[in-house]
Amino acid sequence: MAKRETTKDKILNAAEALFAEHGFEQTSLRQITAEADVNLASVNYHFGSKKALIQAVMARYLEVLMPALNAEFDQLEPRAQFSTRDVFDCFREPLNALKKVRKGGPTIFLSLLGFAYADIQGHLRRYTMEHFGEVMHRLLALLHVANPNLSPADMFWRLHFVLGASVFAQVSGPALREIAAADFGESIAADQVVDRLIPFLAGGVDAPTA
Amino acid sequence: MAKRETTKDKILNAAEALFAEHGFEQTSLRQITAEADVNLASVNYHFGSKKALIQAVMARYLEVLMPALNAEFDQLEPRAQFSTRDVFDCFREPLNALKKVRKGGPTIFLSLLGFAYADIQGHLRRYTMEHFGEVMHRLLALLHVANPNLSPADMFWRLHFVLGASVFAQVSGPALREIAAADFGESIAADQVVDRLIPFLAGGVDAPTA
DNA sequence: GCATATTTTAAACATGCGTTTTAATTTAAA
DNA sequence: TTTAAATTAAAACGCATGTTTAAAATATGC
Repeated sequence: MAKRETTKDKILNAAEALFAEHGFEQTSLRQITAEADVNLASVNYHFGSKKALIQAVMARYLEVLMPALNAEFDQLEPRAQFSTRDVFDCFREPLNALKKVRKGGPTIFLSLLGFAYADIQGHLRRYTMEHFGEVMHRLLALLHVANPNLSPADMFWRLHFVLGASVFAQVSGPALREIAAADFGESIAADQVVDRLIPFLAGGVDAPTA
Repeated sequence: MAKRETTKDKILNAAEALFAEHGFEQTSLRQITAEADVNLASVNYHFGSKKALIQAVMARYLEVLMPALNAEFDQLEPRAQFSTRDVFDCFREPLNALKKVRKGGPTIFLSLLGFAYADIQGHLRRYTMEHFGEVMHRLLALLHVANPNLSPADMFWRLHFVLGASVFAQVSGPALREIAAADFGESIAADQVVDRLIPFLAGGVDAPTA
């Protein structure tokens, strides 16, 4: 028999949901503790600070994603030839694995990542970069192999355009899906956004310069 | 002889600079009035509220950009054939015209737009969309002509990926330029970022689906 | 030049935030 | 059961924000 949900977990779960919907700064500890039905002070008791809570929320996903992503890269790296598309497809499985963390995990995580990345000069940017720095470098190297014609500087910028498109697509995803549903009469699942995103990104990276 | 800079303008200019650098929410009225060297209460006296001030800052640019952009579209629309690249190139001149508002106007405006877009559920999103709604629809229609093979839903999403990449490139532009300068020993002007962006966007939009 | 309207100023207000404190309570170990 | 540790609870703290007030200063129109 599983122990009843602990206070710490109640906080993490409530925080995660609110963060993914409204962002980190826009979510107050009072909202979180009300949603989690725990005392306000328990956040600082269990996590020490709001910053630490945010990082704890991210950590649950990063611990699953990072090994999986590196494994995919390990598999691709030794190959003599691969395409830009092959590189981006490396993200599919690791992202999908986040379903193990939670139903809707992939979407939730990408939203969190988006808010972290959008938080331009906060501690989150640094925290995220620390955890993604290695991935970014491997990604740059792999993309360079797939596109030897592009200069490192060009590839640098394109990689960041890629990040921008991905991140904002997720952050504004819910709002956009509403509009899409209204305009086109079809509701679009979050997974399908990634499916639509990857060809776009590959096309952008593979585009001729100038 | 021009009258000495009025309080209202001092506020607008200081606010614009701070907003473009740190975002709307992250900039306080006290920072703005200190920078402008005016009294704190004068913001509410002249503009009524912070929200109204933000909109006034945006308005100075939108009033220049919108007519120019619609003029470009008017020119392209009757043509029998045009490419995705042609559509995106419509933005070059209108953006460039923002230099009339201020030195560095194009970059400043795109930063402001980026923060407005990133502010997901604030009033800014609605305000921006109200002013860009028509442009968005024209843009969608034009892109559909340039890419008749893409379904409206696909094009809708790709347009938003385009927005995400653009917005992000501007918001995190300064930080990225620093990194790029350090890594590649080349300093990149803001205008050149747009030059790098447009081929990427066109490549993404033109990419095959699936 | 005076009366009136406009603008500037300093101070305070109300609110919400993350955090801290201190005491009560529950849990676990001896 | 008793004692010690861990957790929960309520309240307050200190701070920053946007906004409002009311008096002082300035500019405007007759």
